[in-house]
Amino acid sequence: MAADLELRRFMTKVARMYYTHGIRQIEIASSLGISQARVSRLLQAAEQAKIVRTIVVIPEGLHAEIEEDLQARYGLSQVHVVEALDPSDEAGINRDLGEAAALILGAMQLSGKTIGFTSWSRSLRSLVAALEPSKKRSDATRIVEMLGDVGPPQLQHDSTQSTQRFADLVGGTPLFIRAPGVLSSAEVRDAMMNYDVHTREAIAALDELNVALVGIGTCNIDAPLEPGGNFFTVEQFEMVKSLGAVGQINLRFIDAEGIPIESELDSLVIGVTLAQLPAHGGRFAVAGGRSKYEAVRAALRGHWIDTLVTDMETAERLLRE
Amino acid sequence: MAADLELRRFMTKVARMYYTHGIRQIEIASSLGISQARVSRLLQAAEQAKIVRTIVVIPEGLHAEIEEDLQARYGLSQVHVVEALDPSDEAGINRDLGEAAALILGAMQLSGKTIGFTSWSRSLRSLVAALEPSKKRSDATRIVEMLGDVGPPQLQHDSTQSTQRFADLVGGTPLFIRAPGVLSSAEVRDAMMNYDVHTREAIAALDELNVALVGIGTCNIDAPLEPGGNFFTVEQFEMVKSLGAVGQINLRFIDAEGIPIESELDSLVIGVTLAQLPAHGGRFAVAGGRSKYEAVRAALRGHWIDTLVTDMETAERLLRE
DNA sequence: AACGCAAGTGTATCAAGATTCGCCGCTTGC
DNA sequence: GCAAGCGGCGAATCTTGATACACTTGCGTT
Repeated sequence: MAADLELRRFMTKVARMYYTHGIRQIEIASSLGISQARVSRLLQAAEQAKIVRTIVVIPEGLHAEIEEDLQARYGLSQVHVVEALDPSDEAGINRDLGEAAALILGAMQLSGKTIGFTSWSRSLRSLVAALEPSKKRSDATRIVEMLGDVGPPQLQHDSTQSTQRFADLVGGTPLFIRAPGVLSSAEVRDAMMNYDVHTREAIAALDELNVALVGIGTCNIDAPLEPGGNFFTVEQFEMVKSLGAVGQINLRFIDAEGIPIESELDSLVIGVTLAQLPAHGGRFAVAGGRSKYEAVRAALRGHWIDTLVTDMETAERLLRE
Repeated sequence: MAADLELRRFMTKVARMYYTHGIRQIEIASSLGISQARVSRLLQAAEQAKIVRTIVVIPEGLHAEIEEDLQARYGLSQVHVVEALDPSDEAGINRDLGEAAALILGAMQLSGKTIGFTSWSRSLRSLVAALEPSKKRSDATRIVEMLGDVGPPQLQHDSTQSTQRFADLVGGTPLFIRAPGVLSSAEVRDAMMNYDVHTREAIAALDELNVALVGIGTCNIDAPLEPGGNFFTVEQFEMVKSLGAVGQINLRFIDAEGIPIESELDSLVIGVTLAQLPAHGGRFAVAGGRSKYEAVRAALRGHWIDTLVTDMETAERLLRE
């Protein structure tokens, strides 16, 4: 314990000498009476311990032109385009997008706001993974889950943790929806919505969202949204597709023009409705990759999004097609 | 211009590959069809261009014990102790303190506040140098100079720039005091205070400070406070010293117990008075080094400070003596 | 008490990255 | 139109930092 603290001090000292003052490892070593190897190891440890952080800032307006074009075309208030290393590697894209989004979010004023979040989106989970802690705590800040549980129990745990971590990092209080995201009937859903105090609180907060980090999804079943008792069946997906659905925002389906598709599926979902999304400037989406293109375009056309973080390829297609 | 943008994109791309994805320089080189040397140079350039930032975070509570002791002893609300590399190198200490203070300030909620600032303090100028831009703009945030000009014209330019830069970085509007800091008589001072519109505005804002980044100084003349028409003379310094002065806060003198020393010098200064300092939690000082010890202790005893960033040696002496 | 094991350190060595040097292509001035 | 100058690039080289290996030390076990 005390040794641990001493070690942290030492790491910090060495890290400051190396990074801040630019002193060579050998010089640090000799001035502290240790070996160069130890200095190297201490620096590694310091990096591990997050004492040293190396971040790559994406300069404002790097892709100014394409971003402005997108803003103009879809009436967005903010667009960020990230260059993906490999446009076909969806997992990689999500990591990159999450990281970029984390930086942007870090610069946003969130304290005191009610923030809708859903950890059923891979890119949003990447965002949480990349987010850096901010010291600004505020109990008035609320992080509300916008969708009930979906998928196997293991994932549910991940999800809860993700929300919790997100709340910790932005310094707010999490409100969980402790109920399945999709139920077998409207009656069961209504019962579940009122079952748990915390869930009721969260659901109530959905009417007061200031910012929503929405997940945009396709109409195909893919991880982590795997088939299960608390998710739509293949048949249900086929049904909404036949009604014209090309994507969904937190499991609310929309067609290619972004117009909501009303169906009985709506009444099976415990989660935010499109009408509940915050009014303006607070609809934040992180989505990219080839598979999501149709869904993203639909979401933009329907103006369900006003701040978008996406990859270069998607951005270009959104302008071209 | 366009080439510059392209270069920045390229630097960002390479930087992301290297730092974020951890790819070796040679691999980056071959995958982009350039030489390893160029990758190295691009990375250097990216660092230069602040696209890559490596920061050493001083972990919370590294020196928890000593900080808590200081808090308790002097009724401070926040203390940060920084380990100085060389306790006798005052310039180095100031850089270190400035850097630490910049990190702390970066985590503070400043938007909408009226912030008093003075660039006649070396440590505060170091702070500005180390501060990183925050995107959070707010026109309601005001940065007010707390002291008129002091020293030769060259320094005055630096000072203005420092204030301007500080305002830019925290996203606020600067209010300058365009008048000498010290005048030859009370009459001249009163005339100067009303001479310029901007100055009047700034002076008025001093009554509404939410946060003050105060400068703590000794009673000796040293750079940048060199003798000049707009500064106290050696005789004046000797005079207040004979009245018991051991230090000054923005040129307001205090004795060893922190009690203000009233003298005719007060009426010669254009700047914030001790009474105008914000009520609680907003008196932020960055000061350390052997020479300033007496002054810091006096400031603490008088409770003119409630948030302190200082060096280890000073911290220890403050507890010991 | 002796042994075995794990954690941590230093030495020597190896790999990675920085730098030097010379080449090439472009601009600029005569 | 040509030579001089300049800037940027890559190959080779050198420096710096990472790592493998061996050794010590401290602690728990037999």
